[in-house]
Amino acid sequence: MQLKNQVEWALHCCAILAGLGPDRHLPTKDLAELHGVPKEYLSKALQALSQAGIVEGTLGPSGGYRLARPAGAITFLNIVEAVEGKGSSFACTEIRKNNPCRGSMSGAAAGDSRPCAIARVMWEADRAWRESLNGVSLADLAKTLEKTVPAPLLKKTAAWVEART
Amino acid sequence: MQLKNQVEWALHCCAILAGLGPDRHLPTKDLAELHGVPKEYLSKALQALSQAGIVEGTLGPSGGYRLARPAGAITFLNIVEAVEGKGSSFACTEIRKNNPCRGSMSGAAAGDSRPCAIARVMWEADRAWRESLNGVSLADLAKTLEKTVPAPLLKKTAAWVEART
DNA sequence: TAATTACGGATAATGGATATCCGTAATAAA
DNA sequence: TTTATTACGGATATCCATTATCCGTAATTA
Repeated sequence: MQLKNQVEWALHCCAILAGLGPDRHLPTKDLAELHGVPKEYLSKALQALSQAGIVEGTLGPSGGYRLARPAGAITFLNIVEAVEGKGSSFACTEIRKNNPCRGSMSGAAAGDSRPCAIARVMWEADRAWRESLNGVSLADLAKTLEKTVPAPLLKKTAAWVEART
Repeated sequence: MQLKNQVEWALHCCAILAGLGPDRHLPTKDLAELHGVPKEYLSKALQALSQAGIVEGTLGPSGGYRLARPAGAITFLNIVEAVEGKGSSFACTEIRKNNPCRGSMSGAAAGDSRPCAIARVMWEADRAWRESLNGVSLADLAKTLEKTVPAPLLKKTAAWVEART
């Protein structure tokens, strides 16, 4: 079970966009170069973010992407779900219904009024995962980066980005 | 991102094995028939459980599988990790190192002494997921099943299984 | 001796993830 | 007005993990 690499790309791109000045846009080409990933494919991830209302795309020269909401109002979960989808990681295929002993039983005796107990445990873990991701916003991430990334690199990167907006 | 269907199968098989009498074995063939899944492929999942020390296989006629530990000492996490692996769902490929601004920097200024901040958030969510799964044992599951599955079906299935051990 | 079983290796078949290419419309700069 | 730049979406190809099947071997029981 592995998240798509686009999830990683989308998160890093959002981290960059969170550092942008107001009404500045950064195009796909530069986001791709900054992260060393294929531009055309990264574009798909950014389009997913756009459709989810997390970023806004602007056409034309001096166009590009910016966040559609304040960084404090965008969580990791928002980004992950935009790219990866909102479906649970556990798909219950109801194999309990294949139990041959159920053949003769009907209605309540078949006992599938409640969801499968195993699925419920798996879904609860999924919920815990999402809750954890929803507890961290892009603003939180920015704060952490300022503390852990050396100031020179932080500054140089900001300048690199700024020059392309 | 989707867990393998073998995870679902393994969990249901373990639930059945947890209901077995002491020193009884249930072969792959019957576990496959009970759940309506291909026997040869289910066998792979059971082998993974066996390698992880969760179940024990016994050869020969009247052979088959049984739990290797008490049901209270086997958690959902144990089973999921046995089939799915222990790796994180988020793979950090360190794309931050592709930042062209790092080119001129060395050592501490490059700033990768600490793991990537984004990866840390993702891994923390992964930890929460595993913690949730580790909080539920097969004994817990058995208790839930006794409460939620209709007694007739529960009894009939137990008899069906018993007859094949 | 014969039947049954776990186990592991080898080998397809399938489908989603990954990646590329191109056309269209919008927009800004020249 | 013209040209260049950009997001966006459709179409297509490639790759690889998952899914699935088959078979040989060794152990064990009847």
